[in-house]
Amino acid sequence: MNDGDAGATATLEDARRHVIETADDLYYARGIQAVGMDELRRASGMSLKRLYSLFPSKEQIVLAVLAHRHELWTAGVTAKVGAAGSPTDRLLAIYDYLADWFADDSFRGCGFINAFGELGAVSPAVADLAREHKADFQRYVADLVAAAGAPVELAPQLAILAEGAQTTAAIAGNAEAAAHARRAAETLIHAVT
Amino acid sequence: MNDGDAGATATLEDARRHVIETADDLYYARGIQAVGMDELRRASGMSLKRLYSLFPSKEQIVLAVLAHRHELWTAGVTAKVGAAGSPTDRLLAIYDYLADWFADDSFRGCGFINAFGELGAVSPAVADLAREHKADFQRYVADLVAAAGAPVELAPQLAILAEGAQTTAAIAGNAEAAAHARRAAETLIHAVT
DNA sequence: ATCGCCGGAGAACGACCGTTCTCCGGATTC
DNA sequence: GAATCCGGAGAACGGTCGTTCTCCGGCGAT
Repeated sequence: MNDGDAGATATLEDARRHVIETADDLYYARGIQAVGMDELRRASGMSLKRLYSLFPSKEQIVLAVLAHRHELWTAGVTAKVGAAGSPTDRLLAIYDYLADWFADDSFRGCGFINAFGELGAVSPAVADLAREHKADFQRYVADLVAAAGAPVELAPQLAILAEGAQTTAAIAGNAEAAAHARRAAETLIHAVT
Repeated sequence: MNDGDAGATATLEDARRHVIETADDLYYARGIQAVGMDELRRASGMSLKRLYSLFPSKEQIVLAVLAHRHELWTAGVTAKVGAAGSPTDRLLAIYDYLADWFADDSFRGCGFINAFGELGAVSPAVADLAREHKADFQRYVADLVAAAGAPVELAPQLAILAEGAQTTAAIAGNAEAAAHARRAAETLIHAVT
C-alpha cells in the first residue's frame, strides 16, 4: 500500500497527519461535536484501534487539528505578506489573504472562533489554543506595524478589523467583508503615517 | 374547555420566558450541546413533561433563546445610542455598549457567533437566525451612518469593528478591545465627515 | 365516597457518544 | 511446521443524549 521502509517513524507521522487533515475537514465543515470517532475512522480509512494508537483521545485530535490550522494560517498569511512590497502594502496584504480565504467554498469562519464557542467553556485546552492563536496574530500584526513605523495603537485596531471580517464573512456569507476591512485599514493607516 | 381566564395564558407565557432565560444562561455560559434537557429541567424547576409541554423540542428552545438574545441586544444598543447626543456620538455609543458588555464577568463572546460555530452547519434554522441578527445590526448601523451624513461605505466598516471587538474580547479575554474599536471608529468617522 | 381527569416526577427507550475488548487471519521466527 | 506476535475489523461497554411513557397522588364533580 503506502511506500515501504523509509522508516517506521515517518509512516507513523504520515498516518497522524492524514488523520489530522481528515479530521480538520470534517470538524471545520460540520462542527467538532457533530463528528464522532466512528465517522472519523471511516473517513480516515483505518480501524478504530489504529486511530487510538495514533492519538490517545478525541480531545488530543482536536488539539492537533487546531495546531495544524494554526500552521496553515501562519504559512498563508506570511506568504501573502512576503509577496507584498512596501511596509504599508504588507499590512494590507493581510486582508488580501482573507479575501482569498473567504472566496473558498468551504469557508465557514475562523476555526478557532468556532472551536472556542463550541468547546471553550468546557475544554480549557481548546480555549488556551484559541487564545494563543489570536495572541500570536496580534504579535505578528504588531511587528508589521512597527516595521511600518506606525504607532503601536494601530496594531490592535487592524487585528480587530481582521477578526470582524472573518465572522462577518462567515455568518453573513458575505465575502466582501475582506474588501470593507481592507478599505478601513487603508484609512486607519493613512491617518497615522 | 377552559376559555375565560386570561391569567392562564399569562402564566404559561411566564413559564416559557422563565425557561428561555434559564436556558440562555446555561447555553451561553457552557455551550448549547453541553447542556442537556435534564439539566435545563432541573435549573428551571419543573418536570420534563411540563418542559415539553411548553416547547416541542430542544431546537425550538434554542431558537427562542436566540430570539430573546436578539431582543436584549437590540434594547441595550438602542438605549445606549439613544442616550448619546450628536449623530457622531450615537455611532460611537455602539462601542460604549460593547465596553459595558465586555466588563460583565459572564461575557463569553457573541451568543450568535458561538451558536453559529456550534450548530450553524447542522441546523439551518440556527444559521438563519444568526444571519438575520447580524443583518439587522448592519441595517441599524447603516441608518445611524446615514443620519450622520456619512457615506454608506462607512457602515460595514464600523460593523466589522464591532464584530471584531466581540471575538477579540471573548477569546483574548481582553475587554480593551471595545476601546480599541472605538478609537478606530473615531478615526474612520473623522476621515469622512 | 367514588369516579375520572390532570399534571408532576422520573423511569424507560432507542440512538449515539468516546473508548476498550475480543476475536481472528496472516506474517515472523525458531 | 509450529508457536508467537501484530494489527485489522468491529462488537461491546458504560454513559449521556433528546424524547416518550408509565405510574401515582390530588382534586373537582356527582
